[in-house]
Amino acid sequence: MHGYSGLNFRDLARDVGIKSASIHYYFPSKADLGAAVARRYWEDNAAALDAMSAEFEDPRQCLQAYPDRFRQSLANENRLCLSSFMAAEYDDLPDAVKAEVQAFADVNVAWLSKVLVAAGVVPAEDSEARARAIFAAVAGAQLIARSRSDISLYDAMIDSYRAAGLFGRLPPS
Amino acid sequence: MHGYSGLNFRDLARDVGIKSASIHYYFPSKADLGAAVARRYWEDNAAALDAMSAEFEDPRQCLQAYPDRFRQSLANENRLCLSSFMAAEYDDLPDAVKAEVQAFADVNVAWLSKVLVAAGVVPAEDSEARARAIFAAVAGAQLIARSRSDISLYDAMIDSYRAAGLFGRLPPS
DNA sequence: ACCTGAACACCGTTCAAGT
DNA sequence: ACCTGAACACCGTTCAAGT
Repeated sequence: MHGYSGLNFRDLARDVGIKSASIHYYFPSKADLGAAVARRYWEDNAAALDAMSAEFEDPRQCLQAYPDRFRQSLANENRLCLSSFMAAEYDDLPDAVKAEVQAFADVNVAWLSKVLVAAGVVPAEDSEARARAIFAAVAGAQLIARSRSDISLYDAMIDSYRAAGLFGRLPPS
Repeated sequence: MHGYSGLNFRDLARDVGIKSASIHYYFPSKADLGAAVARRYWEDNAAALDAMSAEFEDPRQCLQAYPDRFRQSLANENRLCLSSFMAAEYDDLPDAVKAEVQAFADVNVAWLSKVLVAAGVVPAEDSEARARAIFAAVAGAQLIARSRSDISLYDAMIDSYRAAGLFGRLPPS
């Protein structure tokens, strides 16, 4: 049950103890169901990012911790992963689902952008571009590691990003 | 027709002027069909990378040109994009298809690894990790830009990667 | 307001039957 | 060797009918 086409009215109905036709009362179409799942996902993620901002006073700690969220949904495999929604046959996704997937990206980019400026990694005018680049890189790493079922690959890629300076360069020693 | 579940026996049969049941003579299951498509894709890609190695004597030119391939399949939207296969419900993909998707990643990582060493970007022992990180980052950028149908986002993310030093740092001026 | 069974068009797959 | 029609179980969706 990891992607949009993995969503299944009849299985879901069985889990919930109801007939599949009844689900259409709450979610008229599969698009509505998928959008609701995606929305719930990015809302949870937005809350987690806010919590991180509140927990760490140093924005560099936020940057350090950011990849952990993606790592977690990699660790518990049964968890749906929005990057999945994002990728395959994105064109075929209903517009309502696309909108929620983009909201997920927007939340991440906005949060990263703010943190990058606060940490002095990039000037404000470059922060959104860098934020989007980081989001794409981390999502890509999650994807690749997922396809190998090897979380150590994820860690190695994140390390490479850091070493290359994607999250900001170390102060000269 | 961008992803695995977009593949369709009946449509394909109509395009080819045959009945859908007949396709099972050549591809017994959808897994065989999907694997054949994915294999063809990464073989073409491998040939293109070889051509790039042959065309440019300077490995830094190879690094400069590498993102162009992903940009191209972003430009002509009708083209199938293996990153799509890779992502959504990857777990649900038949093993035969998974194997071809991984071969695509392997080809890219091996090529990048060689080029990175030749260009002196990283020491040999770090080259595979960096290569995989670059591949993931570029694939992720393609994915995000694709979801926005905005190729300028792709260019901006690649620029950010370069500015951050992911492809190697500029010699001190 | 909430649920159901039955039907519909779609899908991948199988198979006996054709040439 | 290659193709076909017909059937199967699955899917999302609709709808008249139940409480």
